[in-house]
Amino acid sequence: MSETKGPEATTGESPESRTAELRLEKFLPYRLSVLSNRVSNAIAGAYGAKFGLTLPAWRVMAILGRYPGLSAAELVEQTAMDKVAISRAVSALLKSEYLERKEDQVDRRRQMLYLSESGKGVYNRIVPLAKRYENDLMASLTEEERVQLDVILEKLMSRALEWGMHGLASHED
Amino acid sequence: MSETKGPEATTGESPESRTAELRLEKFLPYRLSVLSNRVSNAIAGAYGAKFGLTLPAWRVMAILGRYPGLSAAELVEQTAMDKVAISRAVSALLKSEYLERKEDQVDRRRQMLYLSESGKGVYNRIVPLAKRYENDLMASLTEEERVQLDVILEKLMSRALEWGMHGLASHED
DNA sequence: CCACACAGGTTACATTTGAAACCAATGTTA
DNA sequence: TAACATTGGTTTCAAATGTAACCTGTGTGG
Repeated sequence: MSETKGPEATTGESPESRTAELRLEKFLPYRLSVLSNRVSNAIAGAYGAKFGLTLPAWRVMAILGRYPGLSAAELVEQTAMDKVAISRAVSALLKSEYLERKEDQVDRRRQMLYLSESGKGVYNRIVPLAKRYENDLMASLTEEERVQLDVILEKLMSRALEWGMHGLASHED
Repeated sequence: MSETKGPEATTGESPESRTAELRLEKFLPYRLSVLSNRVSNAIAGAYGAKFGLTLPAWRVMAILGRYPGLSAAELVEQTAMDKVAISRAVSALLKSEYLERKEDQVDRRRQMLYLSESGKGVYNRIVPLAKRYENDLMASLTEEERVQLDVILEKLMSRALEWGMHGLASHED
């Protein structure tokens, strides 16, 4: 079959010999990273060009479009982005008038965030664009595969999440 | 069927009403990005701490471990990283003596790259580490799902690749 | 009421990253 | 063999990102 030519093909060395081997093209973390970058860049390029939005800014809008009135801290939870990224995205969006904020009267540190009218306008135009990209990707899969993918991503995600909490059990060699 | 509560659940507005809606948590590009970042950061952290390698540097080593003698340009093809990233990774690795380079006598612009002895040492210790992470992730999937994932990633990747070439057919609204 | 620890956000600084200009060396055309 | 386009690779500069320090404003213990 289409075995990509590898070192051992010419040396005859077995894959489990003393020498470690890694096929990057089949290495999951690598594949995820490449795929994710390609996809994100393509989409970010599209609305970046049209609306002058950065990817983090767009994410903030995406969340606020569905959950108006969230605070920055809550955005952090929802988006898995960090404090600073959110803060910067928000202040950019305030400057471009896509967002408005209201102080929470009971806790004066807290700022509630909303899409402005023009923000909603942009939101309503980007969402379909974003969906077109996603649909186009998904169109390359069968209905079955789309379901499988959902399940798989969920599992991988929750596994990876656990690393964040207690690292990978190390063999300490 | 486990519809996560969304705005329309409370408003009774239909998903296909005038107002666009996007569920970020289910939006493929977003999920890929979050998963990929978590995974990459976890792993990069691990060997970054132990061997002082950046992620791009590690990728370069990963490739050269299997395909010694490649040039920077060829690394670009293999890794989907760009010229500059490769150039920097390589010069860092030369400085830390994990890499050696030989001028190609027939084309004197071209540099052939090899892992040094100590580079090979590092490589041989990182590969198992990397594999442990991957295995740990994969362990959360059934054997079937692993196969499915492989197929799906391949499809998504080739779709995304086409965007790079002739963009997404735009409706120009 | 006065410390003190803590949560929400922002700012400052250092690093990383990417785009474009750049410097060879090579190939090509005439 | 003189021009010119091309390719391998590096450098430069600006923008994006992450970390840690920092300023509020809130809660809590004494």
